[in-house]
Amino acid sequence: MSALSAVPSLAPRALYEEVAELIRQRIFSRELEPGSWIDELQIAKAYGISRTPLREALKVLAAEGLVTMKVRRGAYVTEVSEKDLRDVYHLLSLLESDAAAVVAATASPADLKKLQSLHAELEAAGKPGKEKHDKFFEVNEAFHMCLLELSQNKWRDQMVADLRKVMKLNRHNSLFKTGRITESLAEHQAIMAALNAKDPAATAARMREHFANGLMAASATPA
Amino acid sequence: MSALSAVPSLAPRALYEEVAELIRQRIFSRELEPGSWIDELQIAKAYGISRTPLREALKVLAAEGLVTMKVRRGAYVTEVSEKDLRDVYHLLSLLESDAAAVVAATASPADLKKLQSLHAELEAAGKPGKEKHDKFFEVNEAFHMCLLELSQNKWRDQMVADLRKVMKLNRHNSLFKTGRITESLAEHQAIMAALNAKDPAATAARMREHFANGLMAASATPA
DNA sequence: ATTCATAATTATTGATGCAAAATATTGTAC
DNA sequence: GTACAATATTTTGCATCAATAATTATGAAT
Repeated sequence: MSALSAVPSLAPRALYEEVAELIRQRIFSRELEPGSWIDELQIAKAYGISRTPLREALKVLAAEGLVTMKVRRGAYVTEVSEKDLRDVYHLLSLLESDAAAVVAATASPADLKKLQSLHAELEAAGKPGKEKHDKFFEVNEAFHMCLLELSQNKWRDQMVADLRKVMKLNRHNSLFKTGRITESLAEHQAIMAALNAKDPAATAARMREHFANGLMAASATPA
Repeated sequence: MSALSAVPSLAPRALYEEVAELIRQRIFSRELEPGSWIDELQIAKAYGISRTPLREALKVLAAEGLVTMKVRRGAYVTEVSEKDLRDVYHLLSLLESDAAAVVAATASPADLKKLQSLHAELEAAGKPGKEKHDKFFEVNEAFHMCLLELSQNKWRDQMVADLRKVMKLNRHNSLFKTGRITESLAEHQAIMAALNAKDPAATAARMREHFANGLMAASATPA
């Protein structure tokens, strides 16, 4: 008698997985604020489930870094400091630029064609005048994902996915520049060029620049 | 009435954490073989605990990549292919060389002194004649750990720790060279020199070489 | 009035029980 | 003898229940 939407999905996930996804969304949507305590009883009652699968879901989220378990104190939504964000962003840059280098070294013509077509989509979505920025971000995401997939390292995929989730924990993106569609497109173009030239070092460098440019000018750099 | 050694440790961990550590050790010691099914009932009975904390422990181990959960089929010890090992090793190289670069850029004189003293210990332990290789590996581990700590990025620490655990899943280290104490020492010396020169790029390069040299000559490189 | 101690309430943690699902086994039919 | 079907057993997964630990509130003593 679960209150969860009874989705007899084709890939049947366990209840704790479903619950984990629901909590994830509630965390990302700020319905559950960072630092706040997660009330197991309340959530279990709200979802119409028992606390057993909920607790297993919380363990999974803890492993992802989204929640923090305190002994005999329950689960808390992880608070990420500005340094945490910077650290995570640094790792994302490192992993994705390496992935890009791998792709530059190993991509088949078909792979490059796929990337090229995604890049073309991105340019179309980023054309000035068009204000469908959602589309731009969507295709941008797809491009980065495609690069990761092509680099054929599932362990990296997992790590990047987890780091991305942590990035979503932050509200005020004061750390990051916004509305730099044109610049971003130029950087992507440079990445594509390096990829087509099958130059791993250059590709990684262009990707690192792409990430670095997304960061605000170092404002409060600690001594 | 737990059969577990009643350790009223100063940092009291939850039971599921204790159990996770026990299972980890059993996996590393090959008592639980890769690919084999993990019998919840049997282990719970053997440890004198219920299945609840055990299942939570298995979720944690799954997040670490040590076990794989199959829906309605329970938990299996993860099987790592040679490609998996290569991929994980690649990521370790990437993360640790980056950490080394960060340390080269930011280390205080005291930090460098600490590394230097560890390096000295390593040379002492690696002196020919001495056959205390255990000591060498121990100090080597400490050196790498120290570098990670000094790079001040807990997210990377976590990732490296997890990747290291996955590496321990493989039995036949046919992928890796052994008994290269002398070469390893020389490489460490090069790393220390780059660190002392506060040259991040060179430090990263030396660390990457150090990792690359640990790998066997590419035997079955796929086309 | 403030502080310390004790009691009560609340929430986490671990155990047990039950139902559903998957696999294995056995029997029958062709 | 083989293949298919039905039954039985095993095992996961979820729910409920009990106990432990921690925090808060209350009361007494200085």
